[in-house]
Amino acid sequence: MDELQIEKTLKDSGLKKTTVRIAVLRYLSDSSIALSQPEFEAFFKGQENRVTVYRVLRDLEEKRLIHRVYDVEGIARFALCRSCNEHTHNDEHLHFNCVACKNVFCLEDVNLTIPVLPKGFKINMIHFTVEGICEKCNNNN
Amino acid sequence: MDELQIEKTLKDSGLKKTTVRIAVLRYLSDSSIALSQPEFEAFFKGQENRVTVYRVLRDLEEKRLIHRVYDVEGIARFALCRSCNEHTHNDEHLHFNCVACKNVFCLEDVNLTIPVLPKGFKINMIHFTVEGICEKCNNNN
DNA sequence: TTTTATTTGTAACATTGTTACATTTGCTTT
DNA sequence: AAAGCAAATGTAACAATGTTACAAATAAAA
Repeated sequence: MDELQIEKTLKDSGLKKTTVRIAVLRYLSDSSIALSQPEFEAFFKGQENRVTVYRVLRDLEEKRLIHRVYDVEGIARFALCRSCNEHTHNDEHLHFNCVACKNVFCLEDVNLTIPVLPKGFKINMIHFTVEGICEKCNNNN
Repeated sequence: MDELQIEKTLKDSGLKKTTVRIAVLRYLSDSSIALSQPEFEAFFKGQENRVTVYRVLRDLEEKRLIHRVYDVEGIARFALCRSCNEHTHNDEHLHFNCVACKNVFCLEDVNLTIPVLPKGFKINMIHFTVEGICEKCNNNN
C-alpha cells in the first residue's frame, strides 16, 4: 500500500490518522510475513512507544485491517488483511509456520476443507496452521 | 488411567516416578479438556511448585505423553495423548475451542483433509483449531 | 546402604501484555 | 485561523507467563 491508500484505509475505518498507526500499517504492508511484537520493537527501535504499539495493533485488529495469528510457539504475530474488503473478510486462510526461519506466511490461495464436527458443535471460525519448511529454507539447505 | 497405568507410562518413557509427575498425569487423565497453567495452579493450590509444574509439563511433552495446544487467545493448554502409543503418535487431531466456556476439546475422531500447498513448502505437522460453541454451551443458552 | 544422576524448590529475572492517569494531538466547528 | 473536544499517546506501575542458576532433596541402581 502507498501512503494514500494507508491514509484512506484509516479514514474509512474511522480511526484517526496518526504517526504510529501509519508506521505500523506501512511496516505490515511492506512485509510478506506476519510480524511479532519483538519485530515491531526492533523495527521502531524505541521511536514508538511499546504500549502504543500494542494499542494500535489491538485497534487495527478490531477494525479488521489486520489479523492476529499465534504461531506454533504461541507467539502473537500480525499480518495485513490483504484479501479483505468492505464486502468479504477472509481471515480464514491457511497460515504456514516455517520451523527453520520461524516465519509465518499467509497462504490465501490454498483451498481448505471445513471439517465435519460431531452433533452439537457449531463452528464460528477456523484457525489452520501448517508447520514445516518454507520454500526459501528448503532451497538453502 | 489408573495409578498403575500412570506409573507404567512414566517408567516406559524413562522418566522417574515422582509425586508431581504422577499428580499432573492424573489431573490430565481425569480431564476431558486441555488444561492451562492457571488451571494447574488452582488445582494444586500451591501444593506443587509453579516452576516444577512447568518443567514437568515440558518433560512430559518431550516424551510425547502429553501435547500442547495454544488456544485462540494464545494460552498454552495441555492434554493427554490418548490415541498415541509406541507405534503411532497422533497429535494431529482437530482441537475445538469454545468461545463461551473457553474449553479446548481434542476431537480425535474428526476426519481432516491435508491442504495442498504451493511448490516448495514441506509439511511437518498440522495445527488445526476450530472456534465456536461446544455442545454443552449450545444446550445451555 | 551407599552412591549418583535426576528432580525439585527458591530466588531472581525476562518477556509479554494490561491499566490508570496526565498530556498531547487530530479533527471539527466556529 | 483559532478554539474546543474527543481520541490517542507516553509514562509508570503492575500482572501473568515463562526461564535460568544453583543448592537441597530424592528415586533408583549398585
